[in-house]
Amino acid sequence: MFRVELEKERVGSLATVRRLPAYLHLLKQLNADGREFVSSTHIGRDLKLQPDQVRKDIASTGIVGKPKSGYHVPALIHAIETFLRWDNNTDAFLAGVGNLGSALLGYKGFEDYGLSIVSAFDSSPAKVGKVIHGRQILHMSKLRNLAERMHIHLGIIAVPAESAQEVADAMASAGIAAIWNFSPAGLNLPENVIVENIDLASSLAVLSRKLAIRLSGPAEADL
Amino acid sequence: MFRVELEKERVGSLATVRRLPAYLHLLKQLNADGREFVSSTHIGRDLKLQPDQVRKDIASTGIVGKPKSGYHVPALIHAIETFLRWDNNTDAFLAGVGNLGSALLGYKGFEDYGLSIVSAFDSSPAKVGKVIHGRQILHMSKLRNLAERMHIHLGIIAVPAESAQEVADAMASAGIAAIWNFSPAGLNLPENVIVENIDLASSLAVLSRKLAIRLSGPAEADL
DNA sequence: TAGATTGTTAATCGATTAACAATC
DNA sequence: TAGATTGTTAATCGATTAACAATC
Repeated sequence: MFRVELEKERVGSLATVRRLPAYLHLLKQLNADGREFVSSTHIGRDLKLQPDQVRKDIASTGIVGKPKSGYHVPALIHAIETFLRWDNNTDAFLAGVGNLGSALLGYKGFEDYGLSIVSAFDSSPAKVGKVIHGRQILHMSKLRNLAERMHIHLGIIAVPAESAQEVADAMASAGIAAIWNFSPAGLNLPENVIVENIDLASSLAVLSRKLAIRLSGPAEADL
Repeated sequence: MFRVELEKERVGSLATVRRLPAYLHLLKQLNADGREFVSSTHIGRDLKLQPDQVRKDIASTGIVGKPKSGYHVPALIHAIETFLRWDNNTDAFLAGVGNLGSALLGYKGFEDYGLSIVSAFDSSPAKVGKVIHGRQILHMSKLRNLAERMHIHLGIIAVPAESAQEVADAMASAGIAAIWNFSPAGLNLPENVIVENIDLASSLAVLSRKLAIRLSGPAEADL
């Protein structure tokens, strides 16, 4: 029971983790400009965050700053990359090369996050064998075995909602530890499989709701 | 100052809004199965939520249930769709038809959310004039004028990070009220423009951090 | 030294969970 | 009536913001 607490603590606040990539991006720019130190005030101004929050976030990566001068830029970059494991490369499998899957396969930005999609799978005979963005598409039935043999830990799901669960099960049974789910389906998986959803519907819901209020709300409020 | 409070209240908790699409999806299935009433317990079991939370979320849409029988499915569907304005169609412009933009243009699921991408724009001469997923691509320079004339309120950004701010400015100056931003760039816009980001880096950061702990953490904890 | 900046502790805020009376 | 279910109020939890002493 002690171990559980330890693990929980080491995750850090998820809200903090979500902000780290923005820090990293800014810090890399500063570093490229040859800037050695940066203050929480500076970061806060650029990213529209309170300096207090910036300091807390940075503290959770283990970096300590120097009063008066601020934080050492290269050290901070290194700490964030280590914290997220973006310093080492992670190989991933992609399931589904429809519109969205193909777009992910072609996205160059993932290397900034140490992520490489090494193989892509599809169940459509029309797609298997084709080369998309430099990778030959394999049949979905090969995913399980290959993932096991190549010790893949990360799976990306970009198949239609109907087949998402099936693919997720195959990934889980192949020992894949984490799934990045771009399908609109909610996945049912064992506790020990990490799932992170890119949920377009939720995001659009927030936007739609705010827009609904903007367009109709104020008028009503004026009555 | 009273009006501000009213508006704030009417937004409802954003955490609640984010869950509504999942409710809607389930309710539509139940409705198709001919089921007339559903309890918060049933919804909670299916969506892995506490019944208490389900009741609170539903309450914020204005629907009241009947003790013993639960909530009226069609009424609840209608209430959620109205709450999000997904009952009426919303026309949107898309900027950028690279890999990701094209995928969005071809995505059929948006009609469930009352969203139609009516025109798509790009600045690359190679793409202007081409037809992608049934829409002819227009030059970016036409976006501003056309958005104004067609009274478009929603803009979707899928251009590279470098040009995202420029496109956002054009949208804002054309009177677009809300921007759905798929680019990795943080946008700087007037207070009155609503922005919702699909932030792959943040999402991957959470996944990466959890995976980092799973892979290295427990071993350390065992020392 | 004086002033800027960090790091830490306390206060606030919002959302989730728990408890329970009201209702069909 | 009895039992299931809602709706509401209170307690808990986590994250953000504020305050301020410590430090270079």
